[in-house]
Amino acid sequence: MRSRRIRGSAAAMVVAGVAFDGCASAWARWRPRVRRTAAIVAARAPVHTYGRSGPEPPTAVHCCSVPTLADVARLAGVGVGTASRAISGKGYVDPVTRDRVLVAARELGYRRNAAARALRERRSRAVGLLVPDLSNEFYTSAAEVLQAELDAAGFQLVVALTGADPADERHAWETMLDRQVDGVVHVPVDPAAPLPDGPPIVQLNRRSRRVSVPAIVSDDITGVRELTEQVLAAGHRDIVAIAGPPRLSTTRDRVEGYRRAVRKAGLGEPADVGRTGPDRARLISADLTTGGGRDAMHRLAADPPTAVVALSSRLLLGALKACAELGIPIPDELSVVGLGDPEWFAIWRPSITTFAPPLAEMGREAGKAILAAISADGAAERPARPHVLRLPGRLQLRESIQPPG
Amino acid sequence: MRSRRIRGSAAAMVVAGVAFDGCASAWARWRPRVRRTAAIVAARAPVHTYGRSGPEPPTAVHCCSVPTLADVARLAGVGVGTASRAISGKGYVDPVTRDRVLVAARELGYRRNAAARALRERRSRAVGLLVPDLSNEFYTSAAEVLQAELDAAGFQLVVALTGADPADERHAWETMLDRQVDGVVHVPVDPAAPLPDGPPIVQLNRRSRRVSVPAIVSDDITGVRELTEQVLAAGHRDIVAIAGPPRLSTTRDRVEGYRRAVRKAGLGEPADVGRTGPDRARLISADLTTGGGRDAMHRLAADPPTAVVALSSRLLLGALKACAELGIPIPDELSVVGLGDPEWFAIWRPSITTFAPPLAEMGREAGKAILAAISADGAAERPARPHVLRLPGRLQLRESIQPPG
DNA sequence: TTGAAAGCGTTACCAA
DNA sequence: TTGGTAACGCTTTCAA
Repeated sequence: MRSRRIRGSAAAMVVAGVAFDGCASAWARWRPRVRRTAAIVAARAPVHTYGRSGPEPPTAVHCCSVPTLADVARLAGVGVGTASRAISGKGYVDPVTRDRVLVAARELGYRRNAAARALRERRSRAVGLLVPDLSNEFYTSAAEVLQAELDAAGFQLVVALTGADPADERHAWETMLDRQVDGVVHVPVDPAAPLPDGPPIVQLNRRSRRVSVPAIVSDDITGVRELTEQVLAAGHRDIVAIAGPPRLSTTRDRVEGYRRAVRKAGLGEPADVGRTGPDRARLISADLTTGGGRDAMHRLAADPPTAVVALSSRLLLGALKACAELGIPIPDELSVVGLGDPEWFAIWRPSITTFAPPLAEMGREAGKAILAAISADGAAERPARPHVLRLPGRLQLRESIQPPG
Repeated sequence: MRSRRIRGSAAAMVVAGVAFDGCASAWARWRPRVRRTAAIVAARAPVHTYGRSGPEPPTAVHCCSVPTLADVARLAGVGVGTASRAISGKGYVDPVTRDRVLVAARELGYRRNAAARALRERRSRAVGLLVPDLSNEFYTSAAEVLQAELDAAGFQLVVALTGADPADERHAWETMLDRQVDGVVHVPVDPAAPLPDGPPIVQLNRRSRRVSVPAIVSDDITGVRELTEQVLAAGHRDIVAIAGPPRLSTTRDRVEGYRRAVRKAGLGEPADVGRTGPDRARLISADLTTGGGRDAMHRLAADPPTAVVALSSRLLLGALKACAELGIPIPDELSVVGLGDPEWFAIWRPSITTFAPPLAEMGREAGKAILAAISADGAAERPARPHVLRLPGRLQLRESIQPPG
């Protein structure tokens, strides 16, 4: 029903800008969308002698609108089935025929319609990424690699932001499910929220509680332990960790690493800020924001430690801000270490000793994992014991640690 | 042809984990994809007396796989057309009937299939975002708002990375065109590259040359002019701007702002670094990277100015690094101002005076623009004179400027 | 090796 | 107001 015309003209030509009158048909009127640039192509047919009997294939196909497989098939003088096989590369097709189809496709500027393919194949070749925001280097560094990984496999990345609010997160899930993505890479905001049934899910960086989906996380336990050990090795016996909200798995891992280090060093269990005494490892919880870190540091000012372990880059930024406000020189009066490694950490004076999670590898592994889950499909069910992949990060030893006093 | 069964059971139940044998049919076999979680729902029909004659609607619909509109229609006891109208909300449908459909849809957990809709409506309700990378706060800040804007309009954001390489950029375009996105928000990498015919395009931050697509950019001309005026007002008469590659429109705008300020101040035309003399405004071009800024600063060390205008946050970072290496105290010996406003600018000592482009508004306007272009469709052609929307940014006056000497 | 045809789930037309 | 039906463009049988 779509309007196509055979023209005798041999040269390929492209006329841009206006809809071509001859193309008006019942279906052109159906949704009267005038293409911004009507691709009007008259193409010479390849100079073959065709093995098939029947009418000669057209020497030109004139086609408004976006060319379809049928257009290609007509130009190549084959059936749509053959054209499909030639282009997708699966199924038998004579090499000569295939070439003819491929030439025709190129000539018309044919592109397979993703929606039709998705409908027919029951897979969208799209993967959703659910992240709280894009202003966090944690997510974007990983997302960048994830996108590359997916792209290489022919999948596309659809991004939805979950914000800080569980309602936003639910909404983001809705849009993903509506879009029928084949899989979702998920950075949970609310670790207590249930995960929807539907496409395979891989969690990134953080993980939900009581849910059996694979997760790709940084080995913060080891990382923060080693980071804290650096602080302790410099001789500090009065230290504080500023951590995020305990409901996040990342916070728990980081605190656990801190705990292991201070226990081994004989500072006992990390305890709340109130604690006093010569040897002590304290712990303070804050919002994962600059303001949170700043407030925490200000609270500490009354009874300052000799070293601070800020368990996120934003917390560190806030702590540094507070130190500037309070006139506390770093590292002379206070040693400071961080987590994450934004570019400015290395340039800061003093440069910041930190544990850098392997964000790129996390993105890459998340990509591999979700692709594996997608191709496994129903075959590999959500395992009873979810696989948590802990990737080792890197300690960046710089100048922000000095011995106390 | 799809397998659905009527069951007498009244209670809604969901059986998870295994494919339900009774669901095996020709089409279940067709693509033997065992759903990870088969949603098996037996739902009580709403307790209405139906106004229609004919057979009573089923009291339950048993359906494997994802429920379709036909399932909903069957459960509600209406035709698919009616169900479609009820759910989409367009077209006539009796309120009572509509409620029945809606209840049935909820009961089954129905979701409209995006692929089918896209195929039928010839629009994917997806917008592509083509950016060089995601590690740049410029793009991500804008992308975040853009996503929100699109989401509110029922569109989804598909991200592709163009990298730094024109080949990557072409590939990214391919994936977008394949996916048949309804529009593209584009940050050009290669301003000389032609834009593909196809969906409407809005450029963000930078614009291509000789191409008539609308662009949303920061008013860097004004911003950098005012920024430079601040430097000049402090008494500096020997200043240098470190700019990016001249092929980028952003570089040209920023340099233009610099030029206007220095001309008005009687420093003449900005000239290359070689220039000597007491009153001079020099200009140096660098890669838009930390390394580029660092190298530029090192080159300046032989004949240092009293103030540096770094025309990107990365260039500034590099310049700061070089100053640390060279032992140049800021702002005492060298005033430094920047462009962009990553979080650490305000915390740095001295805090960085800078021109902050309106990234959020740019994202929002890009969203509005692409949505407008999409709904206008063919109606509003690419205008002969492309509309460039220059949004004013904000000058952040901080501590990094001191009078010279 | 090929072509014809069914069908993916939806929307929109049209006749009732 | 409603239901039936014909596409949308593609993949995959199935018979030739």
